[in-house]
Amino acid sequence: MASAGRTDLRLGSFLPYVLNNLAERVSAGLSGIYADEFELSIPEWRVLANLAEHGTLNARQIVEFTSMEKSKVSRAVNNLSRRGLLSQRRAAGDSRAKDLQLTGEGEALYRRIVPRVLAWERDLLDGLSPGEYRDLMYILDKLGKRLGAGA
Amino acid sequence: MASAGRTDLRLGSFLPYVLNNLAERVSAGLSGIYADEFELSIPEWRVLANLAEHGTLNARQIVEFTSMEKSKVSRAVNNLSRRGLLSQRRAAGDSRAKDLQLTGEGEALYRRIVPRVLAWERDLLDGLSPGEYRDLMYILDKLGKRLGAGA
DNA sequence: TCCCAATAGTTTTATATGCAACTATAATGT
DNA sequence: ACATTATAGTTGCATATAAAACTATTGGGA
Repeated sequence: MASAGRTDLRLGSFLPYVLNNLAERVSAGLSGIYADEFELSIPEWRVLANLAEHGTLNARQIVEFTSMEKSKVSRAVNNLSRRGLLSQRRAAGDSRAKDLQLTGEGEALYRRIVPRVLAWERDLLDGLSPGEYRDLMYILDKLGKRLGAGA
Repeated sequence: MASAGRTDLRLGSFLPYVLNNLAERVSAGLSGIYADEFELSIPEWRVLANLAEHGTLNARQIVEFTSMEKSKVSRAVNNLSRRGLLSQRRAAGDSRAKDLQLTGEGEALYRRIVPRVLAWERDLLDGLSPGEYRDLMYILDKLGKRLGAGA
């Protein structure tokens, strides 16, 4: 295994540290788009994007997809709802749950944002070869699965 | 380039999304160690670890190393200081700055934490081959450098 | 049927955070 | 030397957040 036998901590090669630094900087860069230009917070953007991708979802499902706190999701949903970007209605089979769905306006907003964030990602990924990109996604996925399992 | 020509957004293969999800889950897992067992917040742990690794630093340098807000660093430093884990004194050449340094107690705490977080990392990395680990770190580093450069 | 535990989602509360304003000191230009 | 600008670090404030308590509904047993 990769770091077997290491007994001292070097932050520069400590995966959690490297990962977090990078993720925070990526988030900061991206949120320049949807915060400044479209007035969406990060949680709001995530809810929007998940609804756009998966169609109708309830809050619990969004929690699963995003690993965000359920209170965070609840507030993001209400903000989007107040702005008319999504609609809520009691779920058919379970009246505790609410089916959430983007409105036409919500979808329109989403479609305006997508090309912007894809362009931003493209810029970032321009430095990687196709093989590196593939490896990266594969390995991140592997780590994600391992985290799901362990603990 | 890797994602050239993509025109729709799939969150599962959108790097910022994947990266953030993973980083958050890694952070949550790790902070179970230094929060619950050692009563350190994430910012406090980062300051502690950077001082342990680099020796004497001032707050500005910690900001550079961690990309945290300077107010966040300032508060973390004061918390650690109040607990006697680090000492501060006006910097020799510049009396605006303070030289920060771990106390014996701070170093002792650090040495108790390190094996725990390394074991946690080892657990996570057990799923990767040495080659995959190397590739991952190399690619993350490459992305980090690219972020530094391009806006 | 009647409890009792589980679940969906909201709200409360205490704390953490980011940003801007601020103090103090240092550096620069004229 | 003096005014201007930049920098180190702290603090005030408004907002965001996590965690726990709470409401409402559902799903099982006995």
